[in-house]
Amino acid sequence: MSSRWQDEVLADVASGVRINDQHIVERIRQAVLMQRLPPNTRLPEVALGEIFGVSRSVVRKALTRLASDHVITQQPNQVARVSAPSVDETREIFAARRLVEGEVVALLAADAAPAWRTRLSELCDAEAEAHARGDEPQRIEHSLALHHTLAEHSPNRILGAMLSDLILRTSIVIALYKHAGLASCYLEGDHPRLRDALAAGDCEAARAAIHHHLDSLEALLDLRTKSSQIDLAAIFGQSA
Amino acid sequence: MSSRWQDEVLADVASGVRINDQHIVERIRQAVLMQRLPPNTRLPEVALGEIFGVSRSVVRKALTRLASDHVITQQPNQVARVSAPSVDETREIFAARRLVEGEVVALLAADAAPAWRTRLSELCDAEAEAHARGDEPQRIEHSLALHHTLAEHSPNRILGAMLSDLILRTSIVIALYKHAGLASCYLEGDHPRLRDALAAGDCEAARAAIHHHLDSLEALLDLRTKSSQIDLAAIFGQSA
DNA sequence: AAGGCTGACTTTGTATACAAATTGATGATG
DNA sequence: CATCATCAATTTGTATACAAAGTCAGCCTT
Repeated sequence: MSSRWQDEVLADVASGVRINDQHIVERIRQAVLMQRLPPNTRLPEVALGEIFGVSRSVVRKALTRLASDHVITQQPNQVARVSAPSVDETREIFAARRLVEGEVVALLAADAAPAWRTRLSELCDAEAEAHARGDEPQRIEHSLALHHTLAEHSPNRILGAMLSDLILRTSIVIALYKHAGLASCYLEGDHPRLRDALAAGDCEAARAAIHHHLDSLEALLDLRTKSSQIDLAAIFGQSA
Repeated sequence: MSSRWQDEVLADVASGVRINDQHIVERIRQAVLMQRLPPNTRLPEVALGEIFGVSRSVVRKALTRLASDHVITQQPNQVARVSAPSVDETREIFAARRLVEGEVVALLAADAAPAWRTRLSELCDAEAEAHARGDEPQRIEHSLALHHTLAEHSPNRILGAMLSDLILRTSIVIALYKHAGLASCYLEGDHPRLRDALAAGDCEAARAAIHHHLDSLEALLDLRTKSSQIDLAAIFGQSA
């Protein structure tokens, strides 16, 4: 039978005004992805409630979900903040993403349905074009959309969801550790190579392309521990 | 009907243990792991609140986190239920776990620190002994503890956390799809073989052992779609 | 007898009140 | 001047009230 809430949801999408916790989660995730909310940004419940026009109940639910996904960190009686992973955790995030995204593209290469192929190609070209134009924010957006497309069309949806989370966490650590002088994180040819491997249906070439891409990206970061970044809690926390 | 996990919860309340949302999450996770809360079990907020001696606010926070981890499923204005993944999702969970647990044991095999080795061996023997005794619940507990040990000691903590979640989801689908006549899911020799590969530091042998173990486990399930299990939403949902 | 309507009951969604903890500034004290 | 106690302002933790939606049994209609 047709359940009523589904109809309501569709109607709300059409009118576009309904705000719920899922909406807030999505907005914050997007803001973090686009690096408009840098690591350690404070996210007080009342302020968010006023911004989105809801009470703290709804905001708290959204924050709980974001904390579950490691987008923000919460400590008892303290303001929620955008996560700021340590150097060690950063390396582990990249390693996990290599594993998961590698498997996803390998599965995609073996996928017969070509629905995502044209979109992938478009985004590849759009990213190169934005880079040529020197429009870095636009390039980042296309690049993120490309990886998001991989996650969305993953034949294994569990791995797809994991990849979505890892892409977001990667975005956070890039904002944290990107070399100061670096103008762009564009890696010439990486995405086209991936596209070609997928088009050719070559699983291992696709996996290798992603591995190389993520290795290069990680290499662009400054992961030497700076004094301001040293995690005192990790050093002294256990004995406290 | 008063089931056992509820009684244990009441014991906690009596002993004055401080109850917060994390505690409730842990208790429900354990109950699901031990298959004392079967798939589709209703989890009403007020009932849980009375059992744990807290208000709905705390219960709701716990349920939100459990839903984030795919332990329960929530639909608007409806009672939360223990998840009951479809057959397709079950296959994807196993595939994801093969990938993640395979990598974790490969990393562990290369790990020099032997802190976990004795514990692993103990659990291996304890499981075999419980099986020989015909004590299936005890065997399951040791088996789960073994896999949990792998996750806990994963050199890559992101992959370790992912593995913990996947172990729980695997437990759910086993409860759902286990062959009716099957007395035990014990797979003779699988865990000892893994232990030996880890002791020898052979990454690929360890990965192969886990792959074989999970393949065998999946093969024990009855994944032919039954009429009661057909997901109508997946069939008709998109056009609505 | 099958199907649909109704209305009481159950359950969740949201806002809000109050308690408890953290934070930061201010002033006292050695 | 440095250090520490203290207090007000901010912020989160929890409970609760009320509104809105879902559920289901029982009756009515055809």
